[in-house]
Amino acid sequence: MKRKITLKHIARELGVSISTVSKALKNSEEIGAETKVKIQAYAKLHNYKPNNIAISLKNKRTKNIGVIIPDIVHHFFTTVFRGIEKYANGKGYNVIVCLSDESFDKEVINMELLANGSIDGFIMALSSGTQLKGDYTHLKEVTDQGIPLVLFDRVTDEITCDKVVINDKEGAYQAVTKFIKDGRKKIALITTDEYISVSRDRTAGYKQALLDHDLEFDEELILKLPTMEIDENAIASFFSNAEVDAVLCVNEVFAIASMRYVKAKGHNIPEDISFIGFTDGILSKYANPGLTAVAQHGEEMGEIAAQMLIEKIEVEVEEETYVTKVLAPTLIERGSTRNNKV
Amino acid sequence: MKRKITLKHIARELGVSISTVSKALKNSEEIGAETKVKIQAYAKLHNYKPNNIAISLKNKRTKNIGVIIPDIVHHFFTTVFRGIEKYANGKGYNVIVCLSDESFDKEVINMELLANGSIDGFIMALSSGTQLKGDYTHLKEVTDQGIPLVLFDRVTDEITCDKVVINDKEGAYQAVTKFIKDGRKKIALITTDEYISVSRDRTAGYKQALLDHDLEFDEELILKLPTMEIDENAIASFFSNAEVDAVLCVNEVFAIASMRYVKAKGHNIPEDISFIGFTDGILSKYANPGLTAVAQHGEEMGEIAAQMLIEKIEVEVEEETYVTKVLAPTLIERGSTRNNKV
DNA sequence: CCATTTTACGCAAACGGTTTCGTGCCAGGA
DNA sequence: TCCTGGCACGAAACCGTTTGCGTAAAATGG
Repeated sequence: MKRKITLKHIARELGVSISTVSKALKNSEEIGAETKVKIQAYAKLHNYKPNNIAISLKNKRTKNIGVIIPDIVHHFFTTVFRGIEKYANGKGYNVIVCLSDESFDKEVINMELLANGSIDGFIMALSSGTQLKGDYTHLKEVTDQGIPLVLFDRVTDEITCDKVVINDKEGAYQAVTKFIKDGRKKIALITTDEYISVSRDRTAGYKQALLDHDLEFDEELILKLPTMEIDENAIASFFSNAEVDAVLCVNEVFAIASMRYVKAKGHNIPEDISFIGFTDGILSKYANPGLTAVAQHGEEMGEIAAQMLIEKIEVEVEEETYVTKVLAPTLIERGSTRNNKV
Repeated sequence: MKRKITLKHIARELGVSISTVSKALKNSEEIGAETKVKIQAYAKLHNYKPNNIAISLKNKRTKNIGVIIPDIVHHFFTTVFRGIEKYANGKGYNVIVCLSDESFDKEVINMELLANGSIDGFIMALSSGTQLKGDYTHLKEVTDQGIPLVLFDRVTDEITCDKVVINDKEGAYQAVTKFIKDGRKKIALITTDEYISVSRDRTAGYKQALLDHDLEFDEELILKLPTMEIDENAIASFFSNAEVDAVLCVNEVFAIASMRYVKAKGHNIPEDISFIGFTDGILSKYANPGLTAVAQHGEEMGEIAAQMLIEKIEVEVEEETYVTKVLAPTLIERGSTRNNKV
């Protein structure tokens, strides 16, 4: 087992000083040609690579970025992560991922752990626990220490930092407008609790679109499902109580489950009821019929977040300025809204 | 902006030496009660936390583990990752993820980068590029340096290290046996190229099950799709040429795409054709009908991998011994195989 | 042949900790 | 009064690098 070789080994072996070795390997002009060749040859032969940790300590730069997300088994976060990793890797950064598991406590613990020198900056989406609690002191502490932070998707106004989100309101607005253009009148919304910022925004877009097209907002047409676990009964009772001809869902799973239910009840999609879901994920793509979806451009969002973060990490600037980048959502049309009534 | 405080700051501020501060914060008996209280109070007040990097350098332990996987936008890898993260986090480790993107070169580069002190050990699944090339020198170098390595799912016999896999052959065998018990005779296999170790094993299980139940193996009943991008034409021509009453697919996507095709052709699932897919992912669960799946227990696999790795990292032992843990797959029965012919 | 410049390298500090080994000082015993 | 022992703390080495500066020896110039 050949343990990692250090400058000290090379120096001892070649009878020179450590600094000479260091400089020789950096091809410094200070060192004589012969010595350089000798040292470089020896280093190559023994596959010398500088120790990242030592360099990090010296430079006060780890070349690591911390990503804290609620869950990884989730298509959207996964695509964002891919965007982050791709950009970061291109810039020579590695990515440390922590999963908050939607828990405030885990988010805090992980963040504090990483903040003690392990990373140069954070990219994160808030856990639902944190959003519910409304306590952002852990974020505040991090930014106060001068550690760059970029929030994406699940953000908060209480922290001043760079942010990147999609325009959720606009996405819902587009979807509902599409329904209305297709001649739908009874447009339902299946959503989660309002403390999730994105759900709030989507609901707002839904209402706005109705308002702008002179349709009445009806509380009966909104179904709130508190968890991601599908409650078949809630769906069943909703569809039996409310007469609907179009449904907007704040995520794929709600949409797929609802589609399955209404198909089983003998309704045709999209003829009788048409569907649009948020998040253009794998379910939307492979559903039958394909689910028209509001694409959130996760990968792009990740790349932008990483770019903003690395910019902040690498450039020293007097006056800090923070921007919130709002991405436009895109409606991906599939079978669940084709062949409409009109 | 209050920058991170160090031992040196505290020492200077309180007029004691750095070593006194260090010891006081560790509650060492060496330090007088008064001094300890004073130092601890000051540290708490200023929220002192030791610098991880400095500690890593001193201990030659980073408390980081490196995970290299081909892709993250992939349900199985994602569940494995969750298992890894969960266990590792519980043990105080952080996880650095690199995506090889199925490329040999990226795998090598990332591995070498992390091996220079950034991590205490690796967990990885080989990229298809690496498996295709059959070059494992980068893994060899890492293990030669004494860095623990655990391979999961996509492994190779050429490297001696801990491994955790599911019994892919057994999974396919179970699935095919299930078909046969249900009275199916014309059992097809939709797979990828053979250089992916798991596909090879699954094909072997498929053949073995046929053999053991006196069914003839027919090359015509095997469809090889080289990429994950669905080739509709290949599927169409396959189903028009071969008469089948059951289909085993090496992944969900192949299964869903095929089901969609045969449904469109007017066949009933599972009455006319029944389906089983590998990977019990989100698509299987929400498919219509639900897809019977060979569950690979990704999260458990990840936990086991992390456990094996951390064990190797933390315990010094003379005689290294390596084990390959083989997990038993489980058949999750859903609508795509219910109501069978028998 | 001596003074000065250049060459080629080494010393040492620094990054932020931990830890071993002193050591000054005070108290107590002879 | 002197020696001894323990208490409470500090000095210094170390982890592996980088880098500014100092300095012998060699080369140059006069």
